[in-house]
Amino acid sequence: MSLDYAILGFLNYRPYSGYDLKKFFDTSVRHFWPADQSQIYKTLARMSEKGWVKIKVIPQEARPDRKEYSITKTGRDELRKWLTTPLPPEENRSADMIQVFFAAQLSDEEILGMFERVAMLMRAGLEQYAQISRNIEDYSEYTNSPREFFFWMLTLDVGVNNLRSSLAFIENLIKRIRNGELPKT
Amino acid sequence: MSLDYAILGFLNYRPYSGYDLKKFFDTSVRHFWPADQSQIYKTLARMSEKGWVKIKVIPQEARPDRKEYSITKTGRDELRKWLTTPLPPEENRSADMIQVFFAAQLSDEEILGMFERVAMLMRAGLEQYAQISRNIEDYSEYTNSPREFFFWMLTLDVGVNNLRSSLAFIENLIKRIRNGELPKT
DNA sequence: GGTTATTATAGGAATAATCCTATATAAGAA
DNA sequence: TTCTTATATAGGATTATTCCTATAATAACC
Repeated sequence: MSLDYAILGFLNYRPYSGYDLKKFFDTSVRHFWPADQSQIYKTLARMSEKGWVKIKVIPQEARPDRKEYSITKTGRDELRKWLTTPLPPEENRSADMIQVFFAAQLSDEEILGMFERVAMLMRAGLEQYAQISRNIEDYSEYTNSPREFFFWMLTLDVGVNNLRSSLAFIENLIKRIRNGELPKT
Repeated sequence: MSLDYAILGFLNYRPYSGYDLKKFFDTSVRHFWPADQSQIYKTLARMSEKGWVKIKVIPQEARPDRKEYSITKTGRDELRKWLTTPLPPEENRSADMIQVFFAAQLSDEEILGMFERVAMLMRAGLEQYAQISRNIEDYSEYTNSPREFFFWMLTLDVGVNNLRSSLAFIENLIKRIRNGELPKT
């Protein structure tokens, strides 16, 4: 399970609680690996059974007790092994593409509306990436080295690149349809 | 569930058996919605309970009996409704990106090897798309109209466009790393 | 003559991910 | 004063997908 290794990756920086990890996920890897809070806690429990992490309970008065997870030697080895293992090719799943595939039965207006809506969402997505870039200093505090920062930024660049190329494609498509390139029958 | 609607989409062309549908999935929508054989049979059974499809058993001597599924009025309405309903934004999941995010701890050689391997897979993917384009006449037989064919081709174009832009990105990245743009520490 | 492919079905188990709920306290906002 | 947010945990149910297995007959390949 990839989630295991994403968590190990963070714990390899320093020990964190499940709560910390959830926040990290939401601010850094969310755009390519969203994770549910309850999933993170379950995975931590499972990893502790496997001996990849160990738990230190830190009692707190005002707040519920905090369980801090730190990576073990075994965990570090597993992480390193996974990082250097080629992954099987990824399968895409896009319900949007199913709608496109069977769109012939819709009217030209419905089709254009659909594509314009998708283009709008993509523009909003790009705006979100731009927002992150503007506050990049806030994020750079979380990384330990320029090398780490390089890869963090790289995953953002991949996201921006993909979105941009998809948006260009769809904008061109809308033009082509307006130009009458979509067969009526 | 999107699979329901993909199946309805095919049944809206004409009645098919589960076996037929599996072959259709593998030759047409596989690149954006792979489906397991056993999943297709289960989904057909569920849709039949909901009244979206009806079953006609066609006895065969040499082969096991064939169950042909055809779309009902209800099914057609459901399909039409789904096709015109905006989908919630899709979440990407890419284990590859997790590897990239935590790649700082690998050596430059390991990192370059990883990216070159991915680039190679992408080139192979583009070659597969090219193969399909070369045999496009075989596929065009399956569609009922130029309008349907347009959307079929469109989903292929989307795939090619995405792959091309990702490949260009990664090739540029490899160049940048060779140029010494990856911080050593 | 034996193995593999094709046609045709479908159940069962395992894995993955999401969604909903519950507990508990304190600070701060409305 | 009540509602929301933040801190912190985790179980249970549901949904989605994949993997493995089983059955059954014929045709084609080696």
